[in-house]
Amino acid sequence: MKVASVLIPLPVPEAFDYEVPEGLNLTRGDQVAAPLGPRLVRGVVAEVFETTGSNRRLKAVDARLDDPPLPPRVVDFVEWAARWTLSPPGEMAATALKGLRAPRPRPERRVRRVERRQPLRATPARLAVLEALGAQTLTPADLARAAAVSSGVIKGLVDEGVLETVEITAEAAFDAPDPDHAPATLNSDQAAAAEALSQGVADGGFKPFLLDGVTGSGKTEAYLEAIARVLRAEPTAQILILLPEIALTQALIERIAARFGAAPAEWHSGVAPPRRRQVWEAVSAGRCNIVVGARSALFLPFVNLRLVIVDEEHDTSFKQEEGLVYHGRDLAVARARIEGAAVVLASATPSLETLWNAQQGRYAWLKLGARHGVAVMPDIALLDLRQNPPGPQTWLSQPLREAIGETLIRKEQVLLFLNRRGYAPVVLCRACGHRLTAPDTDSWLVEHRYTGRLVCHLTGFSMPRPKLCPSCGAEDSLVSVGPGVERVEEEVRQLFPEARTAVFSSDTVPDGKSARALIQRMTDGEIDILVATQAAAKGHNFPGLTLVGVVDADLGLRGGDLRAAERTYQLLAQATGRAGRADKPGRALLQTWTPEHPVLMALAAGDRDAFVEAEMAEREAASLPPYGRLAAIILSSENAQAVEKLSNDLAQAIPNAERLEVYGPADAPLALVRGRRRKRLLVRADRDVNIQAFLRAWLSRVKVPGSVRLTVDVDPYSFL
DNA sequence: AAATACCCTCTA
DNA sequence: AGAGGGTATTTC
Repeated sequence: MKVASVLIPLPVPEAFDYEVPEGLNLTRGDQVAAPLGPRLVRGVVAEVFETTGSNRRLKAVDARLDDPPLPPRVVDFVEWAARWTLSPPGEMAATALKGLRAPRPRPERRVRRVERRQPLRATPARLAVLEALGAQTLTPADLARAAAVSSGVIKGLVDEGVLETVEITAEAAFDAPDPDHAPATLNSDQAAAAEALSQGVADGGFKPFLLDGVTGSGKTEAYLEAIARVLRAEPTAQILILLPEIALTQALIERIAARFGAAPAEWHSGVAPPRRRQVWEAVSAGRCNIVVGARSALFLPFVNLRLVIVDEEHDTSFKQEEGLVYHGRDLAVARARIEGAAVVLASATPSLETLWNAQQGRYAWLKLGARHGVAVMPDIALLDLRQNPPGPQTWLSQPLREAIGETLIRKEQVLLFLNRRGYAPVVLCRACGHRLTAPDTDSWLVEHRYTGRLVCHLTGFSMPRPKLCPSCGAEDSLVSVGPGVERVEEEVRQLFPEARTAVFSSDTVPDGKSARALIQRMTDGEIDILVATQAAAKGHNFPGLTLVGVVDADLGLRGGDLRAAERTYQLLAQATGRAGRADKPGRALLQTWTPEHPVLMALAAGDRDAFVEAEMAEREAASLPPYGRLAAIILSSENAQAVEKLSNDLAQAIPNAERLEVYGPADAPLALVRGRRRKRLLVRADRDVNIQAFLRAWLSRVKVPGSVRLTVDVDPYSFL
């Protein structure tokens, strides 16, 4: 008997076995309809094997589906990713099928001329239609617009038989990129990097690279040139470019379209489902060469993937925290390894993990020098707030105010950076000290003045600002504590009432379109002072910007988690890198209460190596990543006792292991979210310990009741 | 995820 | 006993 093990889109730990009916020829990667209880579900064949008998009566596969099979290497990748993250393999497979949920787009109806048929009555409107149409085949709507008539005229011509309708099943066209469309002029570093990358692809096999260059050094041009060379050598090659955020895709798509004369395919959650289906099918058929996407694009069914580029590889947005927990950058490297492709991790401030891999020689290290086309990095200085404390309820110190004033006089632009949305991060009661939180949740409510509401950034809960303290009932006792971007803007408007001021945060620019509009206004010099969260710290080039003020450089350092220093360094380096990209020199001023902090000293000195060396030494001393490995287990439930019980059971069941420690269980820092009690356990292991095997052995020893959600986070980035 | 098996209370 | 409802379990 032939048996197929099938990956089913369910949170079950393994593939399900089905009998293969006589005459059905199945192979790994095929999509099938499989009976599950009383219904049929879509599944992916992981394996087909011959067996003499089974101790369980198997149901039979219902049918093979028409949809294209997953390439076997995608199945390899899905299985590997599921093992690595301890996720259900069927759910991992389901993410590879996400593009198939929408139906194929409906065939489009168009009209064209029927030869030699003339209208019975040749009105001016009808003649205009025939004139505009000529020999083309157009949609009725387009034709009506072109001829400036209403759709009734066209319908009349169709009814009379002068025009005929045809159904066009548009197989979405993905124009082939032309490597020689508009080549850029590269400096020697860029040319060398492009040569090394394309050579790596030409050599074949898995080749990881770190493309390391400061903001403005031209990383994008370098990898676009590498893509051009790869396509010149092999026109069927497929290339995947991953970006940390959807907001960055549009700019890159435009650059690629300009460089290659053809727009790449776009893949992320914002792409409409029918379009996603087109992209999925085109990628699967090899009809699409370049895909720009978010981390889920890793699961696309490429058939000839030669090069994967992870841009802004240090960005923690690559870590998916909800649902399947995985790191896009790490899986990108795994996908490339499985495909035998090259992978490029590009950043001005690479993650310590990646730098470590480069130092160890695992990744080829390509360095880009001086800023492309411009001379100097911004001059970075620390403003010691102990010397120049801002007045009460203000946040900009005197030296920063003066610098802003000078910049405005020179008709140049200012970016004030504060990575905090809203008006005030905390609202508390002066009478009783109560801090307002969302219901059944441990995180503070953030005041937003634009909307006049208090918002929980964790759960999305919001409410109007109350008159009375919800705890003690005191009237008018609530005070807003600390600054957010809105409050800094308020201060700026008071100080510089004549300056044109705007706020850039996910609240003021909720979507890509409004973000582009605001960025355009800034680029065109229509804004003098932009107050921004990290939403604006990434990847934009403002030629008139010469002063970056960091309102609270200490902000990220207080968190105290493993990557606090690294993240702060990266964020501030990106933010200060915005200044002076054109011909004018830029400078950055960082307000801090702790100017002696090594992270800030390294930033001020522009000395990335010093920062990396110091931080690496700390990580090594504590055997933390990249010198060790971490995994977190998070338990949550509305039933506090059930969480308590399971965390005790887990603590009792820890397997013996060398060079590995388990910390906890402890209350998670956010111990209560949406009424759910949360506990955490943390595992630290040496690099050579198989932490996944340990976790599997451990978790197999306990029974997880249905009321408790257990999440495994291998290589955690969030410590909440 | 979705169907169903199970288990309780309430009603007649 | 059977309906109604909420929760736990199973799905190859």
